[in-house]
Amino acid sequence: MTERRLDRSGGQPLWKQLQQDLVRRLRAGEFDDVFPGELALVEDYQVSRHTVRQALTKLRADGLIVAERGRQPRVATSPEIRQPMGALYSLFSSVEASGLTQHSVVRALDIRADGVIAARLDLEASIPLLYLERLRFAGDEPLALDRVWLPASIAAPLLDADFTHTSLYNELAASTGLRLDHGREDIRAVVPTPAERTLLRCPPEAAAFSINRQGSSQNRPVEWRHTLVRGDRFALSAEFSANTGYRLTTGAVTHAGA
Amino acid sequence: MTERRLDRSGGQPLWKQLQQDLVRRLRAGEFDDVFPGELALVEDYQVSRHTVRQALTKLRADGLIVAERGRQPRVATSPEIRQPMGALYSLFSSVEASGLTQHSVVRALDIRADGVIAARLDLEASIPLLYLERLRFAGDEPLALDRVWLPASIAAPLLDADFTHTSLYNELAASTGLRLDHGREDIRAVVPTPAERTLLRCPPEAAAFSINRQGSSQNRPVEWRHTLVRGDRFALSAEFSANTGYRLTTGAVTHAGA
DNA sequence: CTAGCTTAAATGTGCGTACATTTCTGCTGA
DNA sequence: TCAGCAGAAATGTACGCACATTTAAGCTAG
Repeated sequence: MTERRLDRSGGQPLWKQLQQDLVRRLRAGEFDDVFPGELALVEDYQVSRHTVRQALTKLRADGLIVAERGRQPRVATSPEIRQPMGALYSLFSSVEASGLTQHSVVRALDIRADGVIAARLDLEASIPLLYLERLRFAGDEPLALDRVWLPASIAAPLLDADFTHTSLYNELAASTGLRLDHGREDIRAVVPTPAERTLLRCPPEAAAFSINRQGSSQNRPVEWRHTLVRGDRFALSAEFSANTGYRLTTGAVTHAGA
Repeated sequence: MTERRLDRSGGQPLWKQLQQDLVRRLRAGEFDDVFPGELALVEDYQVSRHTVRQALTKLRADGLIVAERGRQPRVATSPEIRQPMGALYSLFSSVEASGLTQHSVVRALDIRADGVIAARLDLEASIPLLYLERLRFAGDEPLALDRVWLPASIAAPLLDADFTHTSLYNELAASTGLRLDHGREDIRAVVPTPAERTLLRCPPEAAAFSINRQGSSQNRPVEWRHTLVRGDRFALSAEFSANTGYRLTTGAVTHAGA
């Protein structure tokens, strides 16, 4: 290993310089295969192990690396797992957690233009969009009516996908490599129209969640979604504390029967 | 200070035992005036300063204490500012942000017993509870019906409070020093009953949010709340990203008129 | 060639020291 | 009486060492 130098004039603490340099090298992909051990860093940077550990402690607190006793630290791989977050994800993951099987009936999958939606995606009105409309089931009962618009220039490969069992995000990541990293949701309480009520087989006096979502990937809007979720069977659950902030736990499933 | 002993048999690391003991004493209110310095802890627990700092580092990471150079550590006071979080807070703060004035009509404020609610607060069925029922207005229009139960042993001083303009949390903090630091919410979409509809002056075909909340302070449940919010004028807004997670931004107010 | 053991290596814990930097306290002098 | 300064005290940074505990590698024996 080449000998790396830190500024010892006292401008910034050594461990902080070391931490920042490690973050830089990590983001540059330098440690994709192996992360150097503490003693190796001691040699490279010519600082004490105490200082190295101080820097690594910070990196672990930020979730960038994981370390175990006797084993070399490794670059953390977790953060990409929890990407499709939000209220919708919370609701649908709760179905899985409750043991009910999920499947979808694709009611439409085509390419069309829609000026209103395109405007919400910051696109020209005439730009073609891939439109996917699904009726989502939890067990044998309808759960939600889900409608998604994506720019056709990105999502065209999805025209041939089978959406009866896989999720849109999985398909999107698989065929285009795209992953949502940002989004906004608007959650409203509404009374479904008679047509929607029939489609969802709602009981007469049931309300519903109307969720609008705009999803982005790397600062580019790529998804506009509207989902209507039956309110008689599903609820949003959230937990908050001074430390962890506000987190959706998992959408509660009220007893499916009756 | 009395000499405190830690288990040195190796069951748990010393710094972890120290950290846990400090958390315990902190929650017991032992450090409300001053938090002991590092050297004092070294004396008390008979461990090295390194070990003390390891424990304090964890406490700082959890936001329980704050420390500055040359100054004794102090119990953190910041997290309580943003405490009344959650969907309810989001909704009501949005009203303020929109410029509408808020006020409440107190429909009930008394002490009663309720076995069902008491059970949800982990209390005996016969324990008296302070009950507060308010109709909350945004501008001249009703916004929500809010019902709160608190253990009378804690909240009795609130019997004389004026809730037409101040918030419950402010009153609670002012007269008892109690602040919520943890909570759970369940958010449902419902159709209000005719009585509720009349009370809230809902239009005929409007849905509502039904929010149940259980609030805790220092691991003790102190609040059960049920709030019914008009769904025709208010929505929940949330934003999420890979870095910051899921955060309620501010409940959107759809144009009040019409 | 493989199972099992031994050894080496890496991180975790804990102690000690020294000095820097900042804050607070108390004293001194005008 | 008050301003300013010097010293004490506290935390921050940085170095060193020793040993415990766990993992991984290597070696030996069957």
